[in-house]
Amino acid sequence: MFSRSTEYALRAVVYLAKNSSEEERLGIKTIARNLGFPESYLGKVLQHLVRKKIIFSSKGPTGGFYAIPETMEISLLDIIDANEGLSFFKRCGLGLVECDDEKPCPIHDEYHVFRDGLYKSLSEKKVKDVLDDLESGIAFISFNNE
Amino acid sequence: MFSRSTEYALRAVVYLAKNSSEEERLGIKTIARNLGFPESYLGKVLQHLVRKKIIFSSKGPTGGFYAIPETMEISLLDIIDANEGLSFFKRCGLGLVECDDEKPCPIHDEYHVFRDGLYKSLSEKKVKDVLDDLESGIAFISFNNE
DNA sequence: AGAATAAAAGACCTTTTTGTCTTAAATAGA
DNA sequence: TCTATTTAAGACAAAAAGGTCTTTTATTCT
Repeated sequence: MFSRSTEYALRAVVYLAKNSSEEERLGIKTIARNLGFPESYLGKVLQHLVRKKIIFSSKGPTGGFYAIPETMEISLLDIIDANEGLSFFKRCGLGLVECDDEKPCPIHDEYHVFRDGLYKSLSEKKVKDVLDDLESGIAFISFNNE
Repeated sequence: MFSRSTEYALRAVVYLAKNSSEEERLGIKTIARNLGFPESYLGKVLQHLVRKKIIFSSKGPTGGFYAIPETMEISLLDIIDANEGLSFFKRCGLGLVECDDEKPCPIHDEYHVFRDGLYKSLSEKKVKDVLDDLESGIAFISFNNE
């Protein structure tokens, strides 16, 4: 549904929110190894997130990527938006250009329920909520180091 | 959400169900022109649907593609399945490999509700239902010749 | 049988996405 | 200041999806 880049971004942000801070930065090697993602490609994805100010980075020894307290307030939808935009949530389910409430396609209503419901869930679910869920054992994301 | 091939297939099947029969076959040129799809590529998509027995074809003069009465009973999900399989309806919303009811990802429940709802809608919506909706003006799909 | 016509099949090209590699820029610490 | 280290940037390569073109095969009609 979402691009691979977006999946990498979602998991990396959660990982950084959980395991990093401005004082404890994580190098790309560590992150890539623990998440099982290709190192260079993940680097690009993280650079992009830095430009969007969703995470931060610093160069040189002791440098690395890190999350800040504000990162906790970012929603999963924000992360998706930063990577591939929100066109998924605007497009017709059948790919029709001419499809709106006036001239709905044959699956318009059903699709809207799916798409808008997902949109709402993703916009309400913040990074901190995800961490809470992981912490309390309600949800799971497997990292290689656990 | 679905691949372009699948979108072409969905619209082409509906078009054929509406405008063709074993006696009134439509050539690929006509279909591609009226739907605004690239001719050769649509040809491949239709060939694939023929192999899956969702539509039919015959060669030579007077030949072409056509739907039969049974085509009306095909669901939109069947058409999607014939083109790209149903992995969309099985995959985790975040792309996690380890995600099931035992070890749900952070958006597992919300995602399931919407995805399964869409699955149900698509599996219940048959080609004939789509034609009924178009006929009665409840839904719209614009073809170039209308 | 021969010619015309239409789908079938497959080689081939283009674009997008994903992934790799090399070089440059920044920074900490000796 | 020099070196080591780490991200930034961008060229480049590989794979997948989308799209085109040519040849083959089947069929109709004369």
